[in-house]
Amino acid sequence: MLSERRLEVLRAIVQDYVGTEEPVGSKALTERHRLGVSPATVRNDMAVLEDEGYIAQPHTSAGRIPTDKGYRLFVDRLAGVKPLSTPERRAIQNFLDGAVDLDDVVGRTVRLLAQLTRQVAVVQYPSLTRSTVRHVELLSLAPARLMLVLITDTGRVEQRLIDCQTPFGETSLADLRARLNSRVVGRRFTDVPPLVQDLPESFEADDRATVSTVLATLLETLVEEAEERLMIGGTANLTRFGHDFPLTIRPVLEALEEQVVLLKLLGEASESGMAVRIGHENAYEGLNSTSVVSVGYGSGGEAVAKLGVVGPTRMDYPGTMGAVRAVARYVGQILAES
Amino acid sequence: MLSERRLEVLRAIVQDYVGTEEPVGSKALTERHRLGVSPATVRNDMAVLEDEGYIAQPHTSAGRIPTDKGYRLFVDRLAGVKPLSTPERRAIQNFLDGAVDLDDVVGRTVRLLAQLTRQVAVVQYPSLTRSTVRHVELLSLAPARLMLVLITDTGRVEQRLIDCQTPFGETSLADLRARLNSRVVGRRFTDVPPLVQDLPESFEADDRATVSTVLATLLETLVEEAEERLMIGGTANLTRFGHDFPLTIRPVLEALEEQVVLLKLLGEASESGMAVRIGHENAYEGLNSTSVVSVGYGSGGEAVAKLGVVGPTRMDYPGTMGAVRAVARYVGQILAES
DNA sequence: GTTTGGCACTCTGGTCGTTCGAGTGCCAGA
DNA sequence: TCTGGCACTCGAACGACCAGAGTGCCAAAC
Repeated sequence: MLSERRLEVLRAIVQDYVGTEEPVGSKALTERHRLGVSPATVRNDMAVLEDEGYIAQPHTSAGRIPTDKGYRLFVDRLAGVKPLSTPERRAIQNFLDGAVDLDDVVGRTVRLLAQLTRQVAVVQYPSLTRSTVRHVELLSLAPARLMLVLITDTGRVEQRLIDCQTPFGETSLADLRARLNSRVVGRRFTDVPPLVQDLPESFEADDRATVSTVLATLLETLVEEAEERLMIGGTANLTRFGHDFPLTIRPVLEALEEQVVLLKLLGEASESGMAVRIGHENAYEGLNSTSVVSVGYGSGGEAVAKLGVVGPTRMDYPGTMGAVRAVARYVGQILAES
Repeated sequence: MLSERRLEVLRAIVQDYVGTEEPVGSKALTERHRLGVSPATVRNDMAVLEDEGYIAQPHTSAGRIPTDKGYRLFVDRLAGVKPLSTPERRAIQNFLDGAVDLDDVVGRTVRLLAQLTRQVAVVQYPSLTRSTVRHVELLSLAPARLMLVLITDTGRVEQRLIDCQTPFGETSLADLRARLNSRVVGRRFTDVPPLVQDLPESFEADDRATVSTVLATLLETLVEEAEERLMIGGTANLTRFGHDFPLTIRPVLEALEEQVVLLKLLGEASESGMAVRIGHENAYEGLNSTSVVSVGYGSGGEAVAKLGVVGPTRMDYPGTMGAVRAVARYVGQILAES
């Protein structure tokens, strides 16, 4: 177990390193923080911290920098979440309030988050599987061609084309549309399948095949579109990464283009709490020198999607976590209102 | 007027510089290209080319590099468009053929273009103003709340919520829907306004206000959504930019996040022909050391949107232009089929 | 036992010169 | 008009050197 003072030393190291981006030595530490002990003592503490793997030195006779393990301890035990200032909060609210539709909400959120944290922001669109149905629409585009439109409570719209074997009359169409809506409107997507299972039976034999096709398409949409969309922004902040650019930045840019990777990253955020993945804790290799702070957001009490930021492990964790949490809350509010 | 040989020298310089990324000297030139003259002669030619502003030397006693003006001449008079190889063409076709919907088409196109050119790819979604209407749908979500859904021939879907002052009956709704569709389906978006202008008059007094609101929303959507969407990809290729990273790359990343800037860039592409903007020819300052190659693409003979790539001025113009043109063609085909 | 001051040691980073080589410009001759 | 030759320039690479920051360890003090 590390003594109180050693933890204090670790905290000081993290803070200084995050601020200066340079290895921090014992003397500088005692000067910038009121630790109440001499550099020599700090040196001893640092030696212990290094033995335990919390800090490391890039080379002999350089200061120390925190390791992933050190950041982890810092985040878990030494740092709180720094709440935003009132002006910041007001700015968030004002900015998000101007949004006109879902795309706009997500777009603004991404920009906001990027600006606030000065890092790369990632925002997932509200997921279909967790939302509820606001409306299902069926259109007849051609005699044997239908379009299915799905509208969610979060404002998302998905459409599918359906080719049916036999023409489908306008009356049947209206009928199906009405029945479909009466059964599924207001329901969560995951609850839909059993609710529509028996629908084909109530139609005439001629139409049954088409109805089945429509239902199949609907269910398919629910599943397939669980493949989520997301938006990223603030990539220009990657240039503040460090000195050793190309090598660090390239894999990150690559990762950011891989939706799958990003979704996995965000996916590790727990439903309500905030998740922080530091350096090697990220499964994806290219993100070994980055940390991901993510959290779920939702319109009600429940998370419908996630958002977060990706930045260097050397980041201001309390501030970042504060911003991420605050933004998530406000977005949730906005979604609930609309 | 520059002699034939001097043009040849310029071409050689451009080619070598693009290949090696290093200033090219007279000796190296004569060795790598069969110019049939001695280095001394080439030196004289280079002096002239420099006087005319086509090439420059970073510092005395270094080789020459092409200036923007030099690239311009190269593109205009010295280089053709390099057609893709047959395997490449086949790969494009195969890759694009797998697309399932519009998002997928655009997404695949962006990835393809980025991979082919090894640069940053930008693809604009088929523009609303140039597409035609496939269907207009009106849904009643609540007594005084409607949703307008617009479906284009390119598969794009736009939706708007409408709050109306007075409830709107189902029959009126069906009526409006029918009339609206009979008038605008198959029409180009730009042609729509005059076609629906007189619609309110044919409705009962009670409904007229709502009908007007709906039409206003429709027209508004047409205009507002002319604000186009686009997708970018291949940003990781920015790391291949040059040696002087952070400074060059940062403004580019910033520009890429500004949809407006990007749209303007693409916008300079003429309808059918390819546009190449070199270095300072780009209005946006941050892109002063990049070139943009763009071209329109469309489903019929007509361009519905644009796509292109952004890369260092030091790029392989013939190859890039070839790839951009080829991809645009295939995307056009795909859109026409679906 | 912990803390402290002192001291020797070890690195890295920056600053100079120096050298090396590529490339140029110019000139006189073919 | 082209060519070969030559002197000149300048950046990149190399090595030496120094200064500064930081460490580890030890013996003394608290």
